[in-house]
Amino acid sequence: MPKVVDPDARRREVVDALFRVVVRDGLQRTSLRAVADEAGLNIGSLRHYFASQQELMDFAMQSMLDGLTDRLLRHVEDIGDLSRHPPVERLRLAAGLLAELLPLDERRRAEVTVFLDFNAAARTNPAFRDLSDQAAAGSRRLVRRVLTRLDESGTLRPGRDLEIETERLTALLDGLGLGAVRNPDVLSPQMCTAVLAAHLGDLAGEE
Amino acid sequence: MPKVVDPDARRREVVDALFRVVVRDGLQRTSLRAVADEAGLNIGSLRHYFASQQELMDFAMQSMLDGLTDRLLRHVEDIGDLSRHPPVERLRLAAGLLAELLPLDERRRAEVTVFLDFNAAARTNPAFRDLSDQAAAGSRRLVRRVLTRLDESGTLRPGRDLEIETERLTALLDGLGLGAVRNPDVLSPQMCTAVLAAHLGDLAGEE
DNA sequence: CACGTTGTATCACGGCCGTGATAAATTGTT
DNA sequence: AACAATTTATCACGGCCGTGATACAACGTG
Repeated sequence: MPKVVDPDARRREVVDALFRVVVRDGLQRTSLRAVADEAGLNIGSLRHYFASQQELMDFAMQSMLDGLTDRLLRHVEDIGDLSRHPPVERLRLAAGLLAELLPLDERRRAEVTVFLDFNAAARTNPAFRDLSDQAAAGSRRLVRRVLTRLDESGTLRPGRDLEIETERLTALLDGLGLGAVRNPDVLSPQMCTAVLAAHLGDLAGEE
Repeated sequence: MPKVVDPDARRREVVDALFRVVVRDGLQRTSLRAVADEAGLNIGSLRHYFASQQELMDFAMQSMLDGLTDRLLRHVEDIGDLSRHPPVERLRLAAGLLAELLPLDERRRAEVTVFLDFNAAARTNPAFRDLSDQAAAGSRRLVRRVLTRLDESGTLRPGRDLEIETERLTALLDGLGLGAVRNPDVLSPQMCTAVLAAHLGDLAGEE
């Protein structure tokens, strides 16, 4: 077997290049040729690893979602049982976990940026529908889970409708991401965390 | 002066056609040819009323913002002095006003959809920057204004940071719009209004 | 060395795009 | 009827796109 090049590594390099192009130029201008240039590859080489544009896009978005999922699972594992932390800490831990979905550093900023573009495209491009819907469902699940845990541990004010609160917090996170990506100067990382903390504080009914 | 055709009416027809194309196919696929077809015009005719694609896009987005602004001003005028309404009604009035920004019916759904696409494009297309930023600043101003009025009329729990609450409510509205456009089944108009009502209720500190 | 797999690089095709140039049709005014 | 401004309609150019076909280089194995 000739030409010893790890295909998986190459594919990851290409996906990294694709992310850079999407962040810099937008998904609309992310053509095979642009990605190949960014990766320092010939377009023929690129097409050796990804048979079609659709395959590349699917793999890229799936990679991003996998990475995010892993990070979230690790974060959840780090926290462990919520009841083993003092009540005062619980909101902070929840905020830290949910902040994985906010563009607070360069890595997360790139993730959210790419994700927003993919989502916008998914509205009218059926090829992206499944992954986009799956991502939306995942973040909604995470939020519901966090709220449920907080509620079960008695950290929330009683009488909350968890369905409504899930939609509210999910929408808040989406909106913060959107705003932080479009207007980073007014919706800085500090402002994002302050807003998230204020929201969770409200839910807990602190004075 | 021959050929009596009201140019403004034509331009409005073209913009309507553009909106339909954007909603149906996405901004990415909204070409001059597609808009001309949708409007039942020849592409040459279209270019007689809009010299360039950029001019058409600018005019379209400006038209949408103007229409929305008018509607908001009319709504604000309808409400009048907030202190002339019973305290119980104030939250409902505020919710109704802010709901102008949510996709609760077909008209607003189209507005929000187009707006989201324009916003996504504005991130990497400098040509849309100004109008997009202006729109974001406008909605932020409206939210701040509503919160200020509620606060001044003593409807809000004291001790709120209006800066943070403005960002929070703005992000919530953006996120609701995003979610309702992408997943109308889970984020129905009823759910949207319920979330908005819950949020304002929280701010007011109702039990 | 020769072979065959794997990777790299080019070319060409058809498609859609925005746009400039230009012709043709329409219609009120002179 | 002749004119001129307005509106409608075509054509062609260059550009970027995804993709198929195909040639060429590299290299472990026989």
